Amino acid sequence: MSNVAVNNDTCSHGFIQASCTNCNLRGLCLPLAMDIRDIDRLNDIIQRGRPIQSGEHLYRAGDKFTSVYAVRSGSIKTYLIDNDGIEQITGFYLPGEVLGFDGIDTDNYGCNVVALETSTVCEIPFTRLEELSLQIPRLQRHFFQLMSRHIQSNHQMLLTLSKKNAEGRVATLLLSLSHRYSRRKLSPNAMRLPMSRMDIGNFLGLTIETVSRTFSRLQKEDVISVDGREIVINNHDRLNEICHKAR
Amino acid sequence: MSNVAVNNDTCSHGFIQASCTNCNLRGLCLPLAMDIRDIDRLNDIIQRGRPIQSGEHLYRAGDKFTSVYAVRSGSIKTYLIDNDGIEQITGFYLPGEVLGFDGIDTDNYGCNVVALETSTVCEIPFTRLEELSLQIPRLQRHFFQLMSRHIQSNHQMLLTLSKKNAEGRVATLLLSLSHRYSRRKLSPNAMRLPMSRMDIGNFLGLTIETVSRTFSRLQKEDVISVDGREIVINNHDRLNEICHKAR
DNA sequence: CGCCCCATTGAGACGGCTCAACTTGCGTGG
DNA sequence: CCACGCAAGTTGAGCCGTCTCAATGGGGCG
Repeated sequence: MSNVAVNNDTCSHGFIQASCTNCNLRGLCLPLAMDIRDIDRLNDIIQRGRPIQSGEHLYRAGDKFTSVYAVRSGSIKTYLIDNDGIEQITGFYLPGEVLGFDGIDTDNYGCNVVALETSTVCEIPFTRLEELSLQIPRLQRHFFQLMSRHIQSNHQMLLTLSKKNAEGRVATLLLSLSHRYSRRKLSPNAMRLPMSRMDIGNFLGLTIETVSRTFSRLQKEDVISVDGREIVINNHDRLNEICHKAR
Repeated sequence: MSNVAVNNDTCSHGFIQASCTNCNLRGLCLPLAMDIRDIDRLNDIIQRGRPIQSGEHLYRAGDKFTSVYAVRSGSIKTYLIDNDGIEQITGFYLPGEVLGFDGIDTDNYGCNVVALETSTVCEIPFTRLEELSLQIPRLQRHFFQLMSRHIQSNHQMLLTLSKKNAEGRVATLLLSLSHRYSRRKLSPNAMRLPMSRMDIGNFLGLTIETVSRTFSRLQKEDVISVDGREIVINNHDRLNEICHKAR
């Protein structure tokens, strides 16, 4: 059994989460129609470690692949480093989202993973997940689906980088975050960005200056309100239009 | 059993390929260490249809997801169409490469798929593949790996689009194709591009004019030789340098 | 032959980058 | 408590790479 603490009730604050069964993120990282007995079997292989501090790495590119991780609280970014030291952020991960799939192929992780703030994760050892997937078809399907979703969202990101101007890219990111917050029953219109302007620029293929100017312009046009990392979306429809507009 | 023709020997021309067992692409789309009996079981669920003509769609975004496909001969592109009609090519697929994974999540294909030239594919019905994967752990692992590889190569593509200038993007594509040709024991330095300048530009987030100018410049610098779609790489190392250089 | 599509090349426009100055918030230490 | 340094963000001015628009060349096919 996993290394859980005695008290199971601090769930909503995210530090200790004894079981998938009563986790309010279950609808995101597990199949909806999963049998309760099967959830228990999955729960038994999941390990829950100490929190990761802001800036601390969960693992690095090249490390031996052992597990995939579901974010339980906080937020996390993944990034590549090219031969020449060029860094590219490949994704931001919020609670309920699963990362690490890029390590399966070569048996080494492909990305570096670092916490954007104090975060906790559920570690799912992959060989045990594979074994369990052979016994629970619904689970096999689920992980195929999660990976498929990654591929789809990467494709969307290719389109964003390839075809949209600065405004469109920023709008796309804001709407993506908004959507992911609202999936967790949080406000889709008011949020605190977990990442810096630098991270946003790196992710979107823009400089921090351009990101900053774009925020300012969107604010001037009353589409959003910006106060540092606090963002309020004032005009969701308009933001959507901006996002669906080529460069 | 699948709809194979009588004659099994036209293999190298790609039209009829009766069995995975004697397919020279097996090393690419199937696990290397797969038992011959298991290969036969997989072979039994694979369907091989008539060739797809250049410009013909294999399926379209939104179609019901039924199968993944391995390219047997020819070449194929996948592309998205945004709400506003913006098209983004998300990948080129050469013989031995597998596509369609983006449809698993929603049970509808996410991409449009069209042949760049007369091509043949092996259709692998997904529900039967899932069943077989439950019985053959090596196969389950293999498809996790294939999807993982997709995710990794998408990440590389994000870096390319986000951080490289026109030269770097074109160089990256050429080296990717070169690498994939050489995996099939074809020359890594001489190739015929299966796609138009338009396709290249769309894929790389550039206009056809910029692609054309970039080819011309690389030719003037003796890095490559260009004759329409015929490309010769004269200086592999230099191309590699160009590819690893930010904008 | 002539049409059409694809590719190439040139000239000018523009969006985002570079460089630089300045502001703000926060932690540290005198 | 304020002075200070530092990191993050904002804003401005000028530059550069890629896009846009346009003209021309070349190959395949009816």
